[in-house]
Amino acid sequence: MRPDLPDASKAVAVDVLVHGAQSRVQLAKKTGLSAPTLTRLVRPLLDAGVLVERDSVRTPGRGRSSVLLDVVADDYRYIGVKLTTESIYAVLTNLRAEVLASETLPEPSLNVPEVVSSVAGVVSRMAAKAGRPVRGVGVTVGGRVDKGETVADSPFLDWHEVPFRTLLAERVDVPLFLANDVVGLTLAQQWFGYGRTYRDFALLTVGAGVGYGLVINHEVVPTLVSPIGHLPVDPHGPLCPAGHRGCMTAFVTSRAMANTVSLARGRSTTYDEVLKLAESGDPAAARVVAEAAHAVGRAMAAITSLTGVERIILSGEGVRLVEIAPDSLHDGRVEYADGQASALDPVIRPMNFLEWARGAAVVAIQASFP
Amino acid sequence: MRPDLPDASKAVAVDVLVHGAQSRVQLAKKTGLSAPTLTRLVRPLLDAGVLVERDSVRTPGRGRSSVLLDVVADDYRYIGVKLTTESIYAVLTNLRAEVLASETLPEPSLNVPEVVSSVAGVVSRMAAKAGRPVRGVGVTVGGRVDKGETVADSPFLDWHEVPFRTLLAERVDVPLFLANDVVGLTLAQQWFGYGRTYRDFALLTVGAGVGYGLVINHEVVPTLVSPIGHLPVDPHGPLCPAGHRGCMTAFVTSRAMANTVSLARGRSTTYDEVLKLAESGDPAAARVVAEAAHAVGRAMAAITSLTGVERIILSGEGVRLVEIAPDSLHDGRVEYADGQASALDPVIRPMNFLEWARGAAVVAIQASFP
DNA sequence: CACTTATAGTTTCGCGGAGAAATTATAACT
DNA sequence: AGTTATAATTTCTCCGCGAAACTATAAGTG
Repeated sequence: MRPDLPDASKAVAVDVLVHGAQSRVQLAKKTGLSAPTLTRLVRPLLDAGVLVERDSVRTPGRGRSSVLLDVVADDYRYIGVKLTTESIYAVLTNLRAEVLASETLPEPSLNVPEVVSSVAGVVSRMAAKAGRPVRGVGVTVGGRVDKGETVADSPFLDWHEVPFRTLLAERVDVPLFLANDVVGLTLAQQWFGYGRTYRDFALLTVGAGVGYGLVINHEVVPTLVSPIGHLPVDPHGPLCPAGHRGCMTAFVTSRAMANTVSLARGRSTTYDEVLKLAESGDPAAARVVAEAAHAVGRAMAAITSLTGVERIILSGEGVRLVEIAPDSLHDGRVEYADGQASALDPVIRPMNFLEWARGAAVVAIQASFP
Repeated sequence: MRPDLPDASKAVAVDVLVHGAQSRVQLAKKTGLSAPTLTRLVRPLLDAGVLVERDSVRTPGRGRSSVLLDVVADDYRYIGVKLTTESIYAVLTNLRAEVLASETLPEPSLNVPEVVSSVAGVVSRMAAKAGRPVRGVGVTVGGRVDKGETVADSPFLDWHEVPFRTLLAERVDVPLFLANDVVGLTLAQQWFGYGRTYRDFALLTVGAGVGYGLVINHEVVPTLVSPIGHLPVDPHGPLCPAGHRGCMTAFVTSRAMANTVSLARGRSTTYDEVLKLAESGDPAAARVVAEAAHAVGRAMAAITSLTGVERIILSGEGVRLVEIAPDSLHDGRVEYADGQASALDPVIRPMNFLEWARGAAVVAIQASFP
C-alpha cells in the first residue's frame, strides 16, 4: 500500500499496532536494532501519519522521559464481510479491528452475480456509515481460496473456480482482499487476540462446521488441503453426512448434535436447546455434549502431537459446549497422553457470527497496513 | 565453525552441498542475488577451501563455458552415533553423508558413565579409520534433548536431565553435537534425501518405536512435546504397554506386532517372521500387518489434515510392512478423506539401523558446515 | 578469416541500510 | 549548581549489494 516504506519500518509499525504504544528504545530492544536506526525508521512513519508521538510518559527513575509512539487507529476504516449459506455478515472497524458498526442480511441465493450485488450493496452502505476513508475490504468464505483471487472450491456455497475478487472489484472501488474464513479468524487472533504474544498457536472452531488454523514461526500455515472436519475421533461414533463414522463433523457440528438429540427425544431440538438441556441435566443432551467435548479434546491432543503446538484457542459459535462439559474435554485431551505433563489449557474465546466478519476485516487490515 | 564467513556465503555453500555442483550464474538465479554479488560471496569460500572450481562444462549453445562450483566432500570426515537400549550404532561419513565405515556394538548398560566410555571408544576407533580430520561428531538418542546439551528425558534409556554432551566432550576432542534421533533423520532427509527439493514434508518412521519429524518452510518444527506414538487410531484395537487402546504404538511397533502374532499362533514369532508369514498368506500375520499398514495410513491422513503437509516419507526399520499391505495403507489414508483429491503418495525409504547413525552424522554436518 | 552474437564472470562505482561514537534533551537525586 | 541516568538525535563510517561497464570465451556468419 505504501511501497515507499522500507520493510524494517513496516515491521516497526506493525509492532506498535499489535502490541500497543511503545517508545523508540523499547522498539529498538525488541527488534534488536540500534537506537539511531530506530529514529531513522520511525521518521517516515511519522511523516506518513502512520504513527504519532503521544505525550511523553514518566517512568519511575531519572532520565529523559520517553515518547510513546502509537498508531492512529481512527483515521481510516476497514470493512469485513463473511459469506455463509444463509447470511452475509459485515462489520465496519477501525485499524485496531474494533467493530464500529455491523449488518447482517440474508443471503439472497448462492447465485454468484446475486451474491456479488448483495456484497457490493452492503459494502457501500458500510462505507457510507464510515465517515472516514475506507482503506480496504476483506471478504472471507468457507472453502479453498486461491491466491486471494479465486474461490477454488467451496462445498458450502457450491462454488468452484469462481474469480470472486475480480467480479466484486468491478463493483467496489476500495482495495479488496479475499481469503478463507478460518484464515481470517486466525489472522485476527494473531494480531489482535491471544496469538499476539506467541510464535506458535492453533485455532480450533466449532459451530456449523469445524475450522482449524495453524500459526508456526509467526506465519499462518496453509492447512486446507484436507480439512480437519473429517478427522476421525472414534470409529464407533455417529455418522456424518459424508458417511464417515465418528469424525469431528459427526460429533461436534451444531446440526449433528441437534439431530442426535432430536432423535433421542423424539422431537425437533435446536443446538441452543441442546446446550440448555445438557446444563439442566437432560441425559440425552448431556451425553451428546459430553461426547462432543470429548471429541474436541481428542482433536486438541492430535494437534499437539502432530504440530508440536501447545497453545490452542477454542472458538466458534458452538464453543460453549466445551464449557458445559469441561471434564469430557479434559478426558479427551489426556486419554492418550502417556503421562507426559499435559499441555497448556486451551483458551476459550466465545464468539458470535460477527466475529467471522471481523476476521475478514483483519484480512484487509493485514494486507493494507501500513 | 567459520564465523568469518558472511551468512549469504554460507547459504551459497549449503546450496552447493545440498543440490550439487552449480555455476555462479545458476546460484545467482536461485538465490535472487546478482552476478557480481555471487562472485564476491564465492571468493572467500574458494579461499577457505570449502568450494572448488570443477572443470568448466560446455552447455549446448554459444557463450563462455560456465565453471561449476562444488564442495570438497572428501577433505573431512564426520561421525554419527545413535544410542538405543540394546546397541550403539556408529558411522563414519564424508561431507555428503556417504557412509565410509560403520560399527555396531552392544550397549554395555544404560549406566551413563559406561555409555560415555563406550561412545568415546567407538568415536576414537572411527576417527582412527578416518584418515582425514574429523570435523564433528553427532550423537542422537530417542527422547527429548534440550538445547543440544542435555538429554532431558529419554524413556528408552531411562535418562533424565543428563548433561550428556558435556560429559562426552571431556572424552572426545572433536566438536560434539547432541540431538533427538528423529530430528537427525529428518535433517538427513532435508539435506541429502527426499526433502531436498521441498519446503514442507513430514517423516514417519516405524520400527521399535514410532517416530515423526516435520519440516515447514524449510525449518524443522519441534514436535516432541507429545509424541506421535500414542496417536489414537482405532479405540477398539490392541492395547499398548502404556495402556492405550488402539494407538499407533499398539498397532505398528515391531514388538506389538510380534506379540500379537505370537499369541495367535501359540508360539513365539519375531517381527521378520511376521512379515514373511504375512507375505506367504498366513491369515493371522496378514491381518496384523494389514492393520498396521492401515494405522500408518490413518496417521498420514491426520498429518495432512493437521499440518497441511502433503509430502510424507515413510521409513524406519519396520517400514517394509507398508509394502506388504499397500491396499490397507491406502484404505487408511482415504477412509476419512471426504472425496478430496487424495494427497501425494508417500515416499517409502527402506532403512536399517545404521541409517539412524547416518542421521546423527548429518546433525554434525549441518551444525559444522561450512 | 574477421565480425557478430551470446553467455559467464569480474571490476568499478555509488547507493542505502546499519551501528559506533559523540551530542543534545530531560529528569531526578545530592 | 553539579552529578548521574535515560531518551533521542546527529554525525560519521562501514559494508553489502546491484547497475554499468568490461573481460573472457564460445559459437555462428558471410
